[in-house]
Amino acid sequence: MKATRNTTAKTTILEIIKNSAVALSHTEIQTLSHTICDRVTIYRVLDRLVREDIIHKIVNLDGTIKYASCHHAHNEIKHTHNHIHFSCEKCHLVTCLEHVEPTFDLPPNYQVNEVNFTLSGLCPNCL
Amino acid sequence: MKATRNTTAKTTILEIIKNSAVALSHTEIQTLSHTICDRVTIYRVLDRLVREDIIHKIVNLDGTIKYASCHHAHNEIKHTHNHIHFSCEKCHLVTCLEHVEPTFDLPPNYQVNEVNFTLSGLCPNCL
DNA sequence: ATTATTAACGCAACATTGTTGCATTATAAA
DNA sequence: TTTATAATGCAACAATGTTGCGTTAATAAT
Repeated sequence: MKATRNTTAKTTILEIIKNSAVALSHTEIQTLSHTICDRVTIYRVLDRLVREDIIHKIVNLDGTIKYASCHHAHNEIKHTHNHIHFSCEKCHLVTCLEHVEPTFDLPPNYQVNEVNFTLSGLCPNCL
Repeated sequence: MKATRNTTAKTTILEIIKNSAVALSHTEIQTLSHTICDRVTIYRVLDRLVREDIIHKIVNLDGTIKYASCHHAHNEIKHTHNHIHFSCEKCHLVTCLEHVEPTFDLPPNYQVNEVNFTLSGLCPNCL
C-alpha cells in the first residue's frame, strides 16, 4: 500500500463531511468548500477517502452518490456498511440509520462484497 | 390519468426488457434495440413504463440505473419492489432476487415510499 | 536544513448521461 | 375520415464524471 499524504484539500473535505449530520454529494461538498480546490481534486480526494475506509459511499434512489463519514471503532480491522440509509423526499437529506441493519436469506452460492440499502420517503422532521 | 398509446418504440423496448434475464441500463437497451428510435425516446418510454408500473427501476452500486420487468399478479392493485437485487462484479449482470425480501426495524416516524436493496459481489455463475 | 522522490494538484479537454423546447408524426377515439 | 393530442426526432444544453500532463508540494532521505 502506497503512502498517502495529508493535504489541505483532503483535510478540508474530510472536515466538511465529518461536520455534516447528513450524507453529502460531490456538488454539495464543492459548494461548502467555497472552491478551495479544483472540481477534479474533490473527486480524487473522495475516492482516496473511500479507499482508506474513512468515509463511505451511498447510492441514492435517484442514482446520485453521497458520502458520509464512517463511525466505527478504530481497532476494527474490517467493517461493513450494511446499515440502512434514508433519503427524505421533501428535505432531500440523506441520513445514515447506523443501527438499522436488515436481515435476509440469500440463496446459496452468492458471495456478497458490498451492500447498499436505501429507503426514501418522509423523515421525522418532514412528516 | 391520461391515455397512453402503444407505439413501436414502446413495444420493442418492453420486449427487450421482458426477454432479458437481467436488468438493463438505458445504454444497453439502446444497443439491443439497434437504434430503432432516438436516444431521448428511450428515456421517455422507460419513464412511461415505470409510471405505468410495467417495469421497475433499480439503482446499482455504482449509481447506474437499470430496468427490469415487474413480475406480479395482474389483479394486485398496488405492489412494492422490496426485493433484493444482486449486481455481479465480474459479469456485471444485475438480477432480481424476487423472493429475497429483507426485514428491518425502522425507528418511529419514518414514512417509507420507496426502497432499493442492492448487493454486489460474485454471482453463482462467476463464483 | 537541504535535497530528492513522487503523491497530489490544476487545468484543459473529453466522454457519458440525462433534460428541455419545439416542430412533426402517428395513434386512437369521435 | 377527421380530429385531438400523445409520442417522436432533432438540436441544443446541462450536469457529472474521467483522463492526460505539466506543475506543485508533502514526506522521506541525506
